Amino acid sequence: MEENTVKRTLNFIEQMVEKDLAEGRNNGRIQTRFPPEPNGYLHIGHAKAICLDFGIARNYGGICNLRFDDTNPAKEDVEYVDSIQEDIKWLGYEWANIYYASDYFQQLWDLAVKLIKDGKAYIDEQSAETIAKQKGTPTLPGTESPYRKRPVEENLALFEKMNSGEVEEGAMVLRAKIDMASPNMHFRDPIMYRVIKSYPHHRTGYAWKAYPMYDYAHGQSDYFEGVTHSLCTLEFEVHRPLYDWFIDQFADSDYRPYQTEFNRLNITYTVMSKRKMLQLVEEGIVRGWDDPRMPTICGLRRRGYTPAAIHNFIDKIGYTKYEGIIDVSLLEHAVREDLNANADRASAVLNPIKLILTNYPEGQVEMMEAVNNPEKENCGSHEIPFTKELYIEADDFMEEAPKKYFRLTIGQEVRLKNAYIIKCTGCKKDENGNVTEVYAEYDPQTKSGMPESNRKVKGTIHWVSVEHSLPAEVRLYDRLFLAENLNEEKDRDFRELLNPNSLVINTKARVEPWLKDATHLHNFQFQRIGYFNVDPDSTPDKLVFNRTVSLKDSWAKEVRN
RNA sequence: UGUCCCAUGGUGUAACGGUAGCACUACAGUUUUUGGUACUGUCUGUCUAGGUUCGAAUCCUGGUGGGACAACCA
Repeated sequence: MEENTVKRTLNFIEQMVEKDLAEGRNNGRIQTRFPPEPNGYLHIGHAKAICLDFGIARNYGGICNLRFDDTNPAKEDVEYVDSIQEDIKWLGYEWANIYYASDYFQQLWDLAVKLIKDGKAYIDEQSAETIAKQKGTPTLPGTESPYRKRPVEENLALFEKMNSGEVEEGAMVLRAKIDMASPNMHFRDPIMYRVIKSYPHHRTGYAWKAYPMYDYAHGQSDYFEGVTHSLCTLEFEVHRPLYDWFIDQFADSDYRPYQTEFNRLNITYTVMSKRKMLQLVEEGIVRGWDDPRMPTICGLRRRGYTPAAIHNFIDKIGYTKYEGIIDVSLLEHAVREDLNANADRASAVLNPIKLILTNYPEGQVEMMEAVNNPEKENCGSHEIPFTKELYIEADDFMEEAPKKYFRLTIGQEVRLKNAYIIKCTGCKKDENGNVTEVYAEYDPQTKSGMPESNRKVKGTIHWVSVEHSLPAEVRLYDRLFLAENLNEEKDRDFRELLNPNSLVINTKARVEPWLKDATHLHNFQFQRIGYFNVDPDSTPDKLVFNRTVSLKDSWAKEVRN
């Protein structure tokens, strides 16, 4: 055997970390953080950031903390705090510590006071519109606020009032005094604090009325915690100079955090915007954040995706400095790769038609052995009852078959998976010409394992016993979105692009009795149909299966032939 | 008439001055108790024009193209 040393090339962030380690930056310490705002559920895009933040810490002997960036009570909720923790754990990561930006409100306040005393921040009483107007545009410099030269003592007094409740929302803000003519818009006296009184903070209630803004709070939070590598997505690139500016104002040691940006995940046919996902949930277009059509972690989980599959996917896509759009087929491939290796095989007939073996003894039941997973060693097997009357897929029989049809047709032989070779003798039709029953004769010498069973037949089909099989509901999920790239559809209502067939519920399905005992974390491959898991709402009396992903191309090819 | 970031097959990435490689997709073929899986093969790429160099995807310059920035969001 050859040595199994698949050396993955390091991404640019890993290279940077190794360089920092070699040069002893920040005393060779590695510390990252995953900093979600608790204003929605985590989705597959967050998984990319999570794998990076936690992965870097894990691989380089550092630590990664979970920090909730909860500086805007108007949008945040404990529901999200809980789900975020659950999803990170499900992905297989543990944070060293759990922090909240709201834990730093006092420290941030004190530093803001220091900045005011240094003459580097002032209270502006203009309206939001006026301030926006004075900011200028990316190509035109801004103009200075008339309040910019307000005396320090007055600034301090007003800052206190901002937090005491005496000041109405929108009446005043604290701004850093930097440069209204800077080519970087973020340097044009950025807002550090605003007043929010009408929403309680999910942790501090109404204790604070003045809340810090992201640009001020984020870098300082990193600094307070000792973060060495502050990894975020590309859209924060232009914020980095400001991040550094704030650090420069307060850093009092050799240590400092550094921000590095990487590309956000985009997937074809998939919406990754929290705002749009919230809309889908609130308007009842989906059944909730964990609807299996959602790209949320919990939606993917409910659909039967495994953590291994998601890691598999993240490993394939890479981290770069430019935006791209990943083909959803890469995600589906990553899932199939894991499921093919680990999911048990089971028999289910989605669209049943009766097959009667005319020469099989009435009332006889044979237990046929089915290997749980032919791709996996020592995974065991189970038995499926075989009888005279079976259900097969309606699609698996054709009275007049085209040349490349490999399944059941009159006069031809086919194998019943795990059982006998049969020869089709005829069928019965109703007054409309629809086939209602198919007849065949079985060859007793061809049971799986018998010497005669090696005979070549053109196809193999799956089946379940009429008497023993169980009714089940099968939910076939498809892509929710049709647009190739929703970013290009900004001005259009994205709901127009929803795929109306994204969920097809099939209640005719019949499954083998073994599946009654299936736990809902279990994944199955239904023969030639796809990978399924048991829906959490499933009960022993009502079996419900969700399709994780279909088998590669099988139906499409069939249609072509 | 700005600042910052970026540009490798259809898609996603690697090559760190020395043979443009990998994966996905698509299309063929082999194996197969499902047309799945596995394996093999084929197609397709360094945005452009200069420069430096024995040698450039890589370094430099100019174009072109894309993205981010004008929330009291993060």
